[in-house]
Amino acid sequence: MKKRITLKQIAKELNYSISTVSKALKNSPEIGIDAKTKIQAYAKLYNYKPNNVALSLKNRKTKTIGVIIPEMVHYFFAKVIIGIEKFAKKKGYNVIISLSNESFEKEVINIETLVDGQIDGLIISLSKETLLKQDFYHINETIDLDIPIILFDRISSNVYCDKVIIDDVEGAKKATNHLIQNGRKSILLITTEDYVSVGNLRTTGYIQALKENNIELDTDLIIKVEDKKSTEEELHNIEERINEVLKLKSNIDGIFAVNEIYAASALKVLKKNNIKIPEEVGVIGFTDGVISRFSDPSLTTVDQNGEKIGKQACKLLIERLNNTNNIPYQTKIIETSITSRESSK
Amino acid sequence: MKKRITLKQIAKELNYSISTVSKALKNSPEIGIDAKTKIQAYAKLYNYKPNNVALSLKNRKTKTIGVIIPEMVHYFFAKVIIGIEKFAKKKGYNVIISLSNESFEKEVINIETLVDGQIDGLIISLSKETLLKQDFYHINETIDLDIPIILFDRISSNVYCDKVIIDDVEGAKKATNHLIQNGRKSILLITTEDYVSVGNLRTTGYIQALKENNIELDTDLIIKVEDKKSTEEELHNIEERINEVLKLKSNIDGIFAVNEIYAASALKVLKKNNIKIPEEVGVIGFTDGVISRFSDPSLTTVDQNGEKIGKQACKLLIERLNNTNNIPYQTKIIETSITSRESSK
DNA sequence: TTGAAAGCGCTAACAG
DNA sequence: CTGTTAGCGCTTTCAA
Repeated sequence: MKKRITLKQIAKELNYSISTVSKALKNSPEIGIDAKTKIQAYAKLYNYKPNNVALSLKNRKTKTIGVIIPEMVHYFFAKVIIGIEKFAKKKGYNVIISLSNESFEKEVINIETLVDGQIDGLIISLSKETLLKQDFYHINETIDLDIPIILFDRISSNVYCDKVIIDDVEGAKKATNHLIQNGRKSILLITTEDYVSVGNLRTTGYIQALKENNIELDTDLIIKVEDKKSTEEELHNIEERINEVLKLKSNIDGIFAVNEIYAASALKVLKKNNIKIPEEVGVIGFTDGVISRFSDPSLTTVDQNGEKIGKQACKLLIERLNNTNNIPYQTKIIETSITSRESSK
Repeated sequence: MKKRITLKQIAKELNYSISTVSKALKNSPEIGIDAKTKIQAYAKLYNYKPNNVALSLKNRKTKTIGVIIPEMVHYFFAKVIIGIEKFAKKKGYNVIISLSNESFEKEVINIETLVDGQIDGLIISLSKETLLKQDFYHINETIDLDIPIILFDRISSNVYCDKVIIDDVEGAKKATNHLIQNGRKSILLITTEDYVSVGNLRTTGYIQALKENNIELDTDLIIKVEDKKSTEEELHNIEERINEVLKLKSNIDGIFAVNEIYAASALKVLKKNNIKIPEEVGVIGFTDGVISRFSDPSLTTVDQNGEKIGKQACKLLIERLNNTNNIPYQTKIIETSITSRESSK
């Protein structure tokens, strides 16, 4: 093993002081030309690289951004991260990612480990468990420590910081309207329990769209899924419930699912029951992911523009990082758009 | 903003020396009971948390593991990370993830930023570009610095370290045999260019299976895809090529694709040509991902057991971290298994 | 133009 | 039982 060379060693070897070496390596005008060349040559030869830990201990700056997301399998999060990475790279920041696995405890641990020393700022999408507990102490404490946090997608109004979201209500409205404009009248909503903010908001959008189109709300047409983790077992559960409602309400002619897993499940149940898509039932999902693209029929979806979200979040963060004076907190809303595919006509 | 309290401040406030405070907080038996209680109470009151940067500067230990993967959208990588996370958590390690985006340069930068200070060891799946360039200086240099690296899935024999792989040749053989046992004789292989080690090995497995079953190899039945990134455009390209071969060779009755994107593309082309799956053509993919599960027909696949790979990699890493004496490098091979679904009968 | 010294927050050997 | 001191690698002020 070849230990990394330090300033001290260079200094000793070349008979300069540590500070001279340090300055020479930073090309400080204080240092004489030959000292500089000699030191720089030696450093290059031995492949000197400053020890970042020591640097952060001094500067409290790491030029890296931490991202905490609930899980990796969602295409949406992948997209967001691509957006973050692109922007960060342009600005000379590095990105590291941590997973909360939808767990409150893991989220707390992740923040703790990242916060001291590893990162300058954080971009977070809250875990379901955190949303359920409504405990944001770890977030607020971090902000208090002057580590900027940007929340995206899964946010809470009980945290004061910059946020990037899509207009979930509007997106859900668009989706529902899309089905209504296709002549659908009896639209099944597959959503999450209310504590998941996005589920909640999308439900609101659905209800608003119905109201605006003078369609009476039938609460039997709303399936609220308790989704802590999307395990094989739970998937099966969801399908069961969709199946039941489908049996109960034979006049259903549209389905709006608040994510693509639910939408895909709906597709599956529909096909199993030999119901023609989109002729008999039109289906629309939320989140433009791999499943939607590759499903058969391919799924019409509300595209969340994950990459834009990531870019915006990263931009807000870096702005805040460069402005120690207090800019007021902002909430940016990213437009959604409908990606029309085979599952709706 | 509320700055984090330090040992120094506690010491001053309570009129002890810094080292006494340090020891008291670690419950050292050296320290008197009342000093201890007083200090601990004060620390708790002011929510003292040790500064990890300072700690790593001393110990050169961070208790965190870095993972570098080429991209996030692959379900396989997500699975591996789940495996890593689970095992790491059990052992008291934290995990941070970085993306290379299949880029050599990004991989180098990621390693550099992680290596100093952020992590104790690294688990990496090499980027395609790195594999193409065959430049492993950054990896070898890191190992030289005594930062253990475990390579998984996308590895190279030019790097000496622990590795975790599946038996790609064997897996591909299983897949091909699966089709042959279904009575297929003319099997199309959709694979990558040879520099991607996994593609290469799977091609070998395919060829071996044919040989063992006395089926003559027809190189026209092999499509090698140049896949740097799986963009929308490239996907289209792949479909085109499959389509051409299908036209050219009308007797094709089986398709083996070395990943699920290719398999899904094959499905799509087949359906477009009104070819019945699995009656006329059986299809099998590699990697048990979301697409395979949700496609129609659902895809039979070779399951790579990503979670097991992750667990094994993490185990090897932590073992090495705890054993400064040199254990010889190992290469662990994880079993594959066929997950039978609708696309093959 | 160069260097000594202090300090970032913490640990640990050693002294008292 | 408690404190002094040196040191991890680096930057920066101040003095020479």
